[in-house]
This record gives sequence, structure tokens and C-alpha cells, in this order.
Amino acid sequence: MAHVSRARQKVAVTADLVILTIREGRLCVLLVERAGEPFAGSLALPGGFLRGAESLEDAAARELAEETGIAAAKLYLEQVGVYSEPGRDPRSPRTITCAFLAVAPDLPLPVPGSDARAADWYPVTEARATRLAFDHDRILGEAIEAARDKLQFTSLATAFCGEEFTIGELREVYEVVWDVELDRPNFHRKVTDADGFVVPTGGRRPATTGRPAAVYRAGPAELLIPPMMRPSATKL
Amino acid sequence: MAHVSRARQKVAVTADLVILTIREGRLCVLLVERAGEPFAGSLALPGGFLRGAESLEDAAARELAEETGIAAAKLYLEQVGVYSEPGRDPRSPRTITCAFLAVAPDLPLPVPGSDARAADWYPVTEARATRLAFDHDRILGEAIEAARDKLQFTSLATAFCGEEFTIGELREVYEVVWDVELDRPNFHRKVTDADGFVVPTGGRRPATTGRPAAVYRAGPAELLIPPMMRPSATKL
DNA sequence: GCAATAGTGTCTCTAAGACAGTATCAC
DNA sequence: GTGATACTGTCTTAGAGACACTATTGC
Repeated sequence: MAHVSRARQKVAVTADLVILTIREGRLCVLLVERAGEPFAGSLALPGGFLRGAESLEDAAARELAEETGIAAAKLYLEQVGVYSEPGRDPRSPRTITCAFLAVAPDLPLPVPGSDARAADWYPVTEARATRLAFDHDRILGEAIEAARDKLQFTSLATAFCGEEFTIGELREVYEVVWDVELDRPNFHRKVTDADGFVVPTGGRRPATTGRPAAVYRAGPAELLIPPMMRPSATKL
Repeated sequence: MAHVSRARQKVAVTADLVILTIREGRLCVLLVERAGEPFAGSLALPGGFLRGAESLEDAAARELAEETGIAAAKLYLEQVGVYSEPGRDPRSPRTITCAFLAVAPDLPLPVPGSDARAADWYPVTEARATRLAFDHDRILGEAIEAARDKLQFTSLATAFCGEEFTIGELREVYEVVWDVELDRPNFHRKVTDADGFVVPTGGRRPATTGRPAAVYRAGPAELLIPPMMRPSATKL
């Protein structure tokens, strides 16, 4: 093997964020319009380079705060993969990125990022039909698939809701992220029976129409037992 | 923010491998004894620095071949996480590692690594009771937990077996990795019923004692439907 | 015959899905 | 009242687990 290829390279490392939320009944992702080259004018996932003495988790949380103004401590934030194909970033053949999945409740429009990029929510159907910068198409696709899987086995769905929510709002999360329709009575029983998934606050929330719904908070459980099985999974 | 902390750092990147197998009824992991500082003499996960134009997956496959002599194409190999805490490697405060989980059938003792480190299999019970180099304790623990989860929902268990195996051997994989005892009749029915998990070859394998077992090969399914539920999961 | 493993049959229990029916609101 | 949503009850079916039972080998 050639000597040069055995060298311990130093590489640039970024943390990129797939921030998902539900707005107007659609699954949306936060994208920024790139100001500079490469891919100027293209949409891209928010993210940035790893700085001084911080971990990738710190960097992801910092970027999240900069792009959305949300304190990352309040949010679900998790690694979903590392992307290291040589040449994936034309600036330098050796830039690798660690992708994070973040899930937020419906938020006010993001504040303009501190680096003056236009950030906005895009329905994932649109985002996936668009050519994103770098390999962000692939990252977005894999992060969404990870989120879909996590809904089955973890209480991730509550991260899409605010502090308090109704069973109907929680059901909408599953329906929107999985793009399916769920049986309302069965869903209600399932989530209220699952141990530690949701806990009633005692309050009720008057709806625009119909009987007011009981209000719940996220419970202590992180793993769902039994899991919420995704209907399409049985068909594959 | 101070100027220095905003700089785009270049960092060293390694790929570390958690290579699991089953030997003599115990879950084992391949560890190497470190020859040089830091942590000289300590046990560590095999791994190495990212080189020229290769991805982390390439680097992991290359290290796997060097340490075990197995072509990585034949093996299950998957990212399980990135570890980037500043200071996790005393050589340089900025060395991050991407951990890979690999699963191998019972193999001949590994060939001495090309970098002349002593590599050997260790039962994970021993490995977890030992202080490994760097943050490899944590990486090993998280990789094993990932493997345990994957047994439930994917056909990963077949990767622990050879090309051909019996249902009893497959059951031993679950029993050893999960450290539980499973009901033989129910296990047999479950795996033979699950769609595309195992396919009979038609052969039979005479055992040391008892009725000869039918021989199976891994089926095309990657996802198990229905999943194999881990008994302890319901207790948590 | 005995001991061991492989595999089948059957029962019970739990959970999922279908869906009828009741409760409570706005109008 | 209608119409909407929230919830409850009940039936059927599928899968999990317990375990009795049969099958096939070496000794």
C-alpha cells in the first residue's frame, strides 16, 4: 500500500440536523437555503462544523439552537448515522458528517439563523422531490425512516406534541409520519393501556367541534410495551 | 464566542470494531492487546485510522480483514455510533471514532494482526469486567445492546451461524446473546413460521445424541415479521 | 430398554383489529 | 334535532407461552 494512503488523515467533521415537526397535518423538515458555494441557492439540512472542545452532540445542540432558537435540552436529539464517502463534499474530499434526528412540536417560524441563512419548514414530500445539497437527500431519507421505526418501539411520538396533548393529536402524529389511517377507538385504548406512555393531566380541551378531549402528558416510558405496530410493516 | 473556538478543526477519525461471535456457548468479542502507548498492555477493540480515499465502512471492512482474515463482504457489518467526547483519546483531544458492530460465525482463532498485535476472543462477561482502553467499555456495552435489540426485529441471528445451521443452533444464538432460556417447541415453530427467516435445505445433521436435526439456510428476510420478542423486555 | 435432542399438537391468555354503540360538545 | 369528535364494549382472530406428546437417534 502506498505510503501516502496509510497516513493518518485529519478530516473536517460536521453535524447535520434533520429537524422534523408536524405542521398543518404534514410532516415537515427544517431546511436552509445555502448562501455560499458549493451548492449556493440549494436547500440543505442545517448544520455546521465541529468546533473547539465540544462533542458532536454539543455541536448538534448548538446548531439546533442557532437555527430554531430552541434549547436542545427540551428536544429529542439522536444520532442516526455517519456519512463519510470520499468526495461527498466538494470543498474537501475529506469532510464527514454525523447526522442527527431532532423532533420538535409545531413551532413558530424559525428565527433567521445567526449565519443569515433563510431557514424554513418544508413538507417532506416536497423536500424529497427536490435535489438537496451534498448527500442530504440520502441523509434525510434515512433519518425519516429511522423516525418511522422509532415510533413503533419508543415514545418518540410525544416529542412531536407540545407539553400537553390529546390522544387525537398523538394519533395524528402516527398517521402523518406513517402516512396511514388508524382506527380511533383501538388507538385510544392502545396508548392509554401501554405502560407509562401517556398520563392524564385531568384537564379537558374543548375542540372546535365534538366532545372535549382529555389532556395527557408524556409518561416516563421510553420503550413502548407492547409496541405500536406499523400497519405497512406487516405487508412487507 | 472566542475566535479559536469557532475555527473549523480537523480531527483524526478511527473506525473501531465490535466483532461478536459465539464460542463454547458464550458470547465472545475480539479484543487486541495494545502494544504502544497510550494504554499499552490494555485490551482494546480492534480498529484503526481512516486512510486515503476510503469511507468509514471501507476502513471497518479493511480492519476486519486484517484482524480476522475474514472478507467483510461475507459478514454483517453496521454502524452503531460515533464517539466524539473531547479528550477521549489522550493522544489528541480531537480523535473521534465510529463504532461498527460485526457478527461472525464461530471461526478459527484469528490470525495475528498485520500490525503484530495479539488478537483473541474474550467472553463478553470477562470483557465487561475488565477496564478496556479509551472509552471502549462504553462502546462495547452499547454495541452489545444494539445487537440484542437487532435480534428481535431482524434476521441478525443467522449471521452468528455458519452457512447452514439447525434450529437448535439458532436457538442457542438467542439464548446466549440474550442470556435467557427459550422454550424449544415454541422457538422451533416461531422461526419456521416467520416469513423468509430460515429455509430448509432438505438435509439432516446427525447430532451427538438424539434425533438428527433438519438443516436450514438463512432466508431472504431482513426484517422479522412477526418479531421475536425478548422475554426480559416485557419486564422492564 | 434409557437418555437426549427434534419436532408436533393443543390449550390458554393476551393483544390487535373491526366495528357497534354511547358521551359530549357546537350549531 | 344534525354532525362532529371522544371514548367504551364486544367480538373475532393471531400470536406467545406452557407443556403434553411423539419421533429418531446413540448407547
